[in-house]
Amino acid sequence: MLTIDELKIVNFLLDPDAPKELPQKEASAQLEKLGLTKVFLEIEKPLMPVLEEMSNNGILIDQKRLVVLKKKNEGKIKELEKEIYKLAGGEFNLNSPKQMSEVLFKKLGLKARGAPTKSGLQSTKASKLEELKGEHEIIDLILDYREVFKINSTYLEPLSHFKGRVHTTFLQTGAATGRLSSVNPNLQNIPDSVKEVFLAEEGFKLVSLDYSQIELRILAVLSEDENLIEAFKNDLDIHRLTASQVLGVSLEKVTEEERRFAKTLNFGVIYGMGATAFARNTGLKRVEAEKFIENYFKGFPKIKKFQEGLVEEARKNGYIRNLNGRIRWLKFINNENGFLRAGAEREAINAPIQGLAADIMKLALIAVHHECKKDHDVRMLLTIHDELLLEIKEERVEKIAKIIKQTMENVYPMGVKLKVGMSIGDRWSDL
DNA sequence: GGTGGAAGCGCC
DNA sequence: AAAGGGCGCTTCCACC
Repeated sequence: MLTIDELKIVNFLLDPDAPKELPQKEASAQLEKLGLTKVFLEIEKPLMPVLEEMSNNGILIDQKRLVVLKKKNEGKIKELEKEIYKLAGGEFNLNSPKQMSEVLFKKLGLKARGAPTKSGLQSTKASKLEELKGEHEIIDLILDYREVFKINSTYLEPLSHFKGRVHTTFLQTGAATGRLSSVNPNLQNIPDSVKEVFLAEEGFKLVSLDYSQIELRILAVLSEDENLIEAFKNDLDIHRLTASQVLGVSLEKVTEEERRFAKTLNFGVIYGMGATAFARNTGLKRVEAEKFIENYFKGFPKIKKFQEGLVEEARKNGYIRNLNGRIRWLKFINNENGFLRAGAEREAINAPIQGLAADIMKLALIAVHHECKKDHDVRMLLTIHDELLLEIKEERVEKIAKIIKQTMENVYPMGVKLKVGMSIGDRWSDL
């Protein structure tokens, strides 16, 4: 028998976009038929009490510090508003993309690059404004305003209403790849500048344990690319190696800039990025970007094969599975609309990697919880995809953190070892 | 008064 | 035409 919550998760595993949920009996039968019983029984179900406990634990906020930060930000917002109005020659709603677009591109006569959005307006998003930086001094102020306003309205203001500890809710049915999501509030997207308001209780420390390069390690394992596997075995700087491989220069000759390109490329490959996006990101010309990507796949030939295999499998089945059998449905994988189809192909390339990383973290949460649940000196607080945040009694923190680190590293043995970074401090911003 | 899409942006 | 995966939250705005 399944509880209501369990039934929700089963239905989600069967199909996250299904309009209605299957009843108990049918859901269980489908679960078995699709080979998802293991994912449910070994991952999702045992995870439920762990998430509940993390939510109950909550994380402490420093309200005093929060108020100070908030005041400071509100001051900046007022200041920026004034200066922007002056430069714009009048007041308008700074938070309205429509009005912003009109002021910039009509009133001030800045020339927009690129096509308008669906609504017929020129986009004023940050990446577009970046391109206009030199043309008017108002641009920098708008970018600053957006940043400060966002911090205040999305983080500082809502957090200021919590007393003591903040209890998020983790959704097991939040992400199609198997990742968790966090709501009310979302504590998985706290900006660095706000992390200083989260702290450990007196006598405790905050501990962050994060999987290092987990998705690239998974890519190495799944693609069986010897270069990548070897690199991780030797604990090389993976972005430097990529640059050296792609550019055909020795490791020592790689410049910082080249390493940055390679880093973008490494992440891009996981996401199925094309030349356009890569060019946009790096400032390279499109043809240069294409060359870079072509060289990348030459240097890591198995990765290309691996990705092609995923797309092929997805086309055949209408879904892609990760190593544990978790399914990601890809409704558009055979769609005649090229845009939709390309999107589905990128999802097919990404889902097995992101989804396995998510599973590994879930298994780690279960294992760590099993180890620590009776120990009142250890509290599991948050998971931010590849990071686990805990609060541990000061006297024992070093020892316990090391044990948990080991647990995380050994929870899912693969051809490439998982590596976990560890950091200890009083505030989240120290980690 | 509530709702839902867009636009925008924070994180991994 | 656009063309990097996965999320949640705030604001504006059109609409009922």
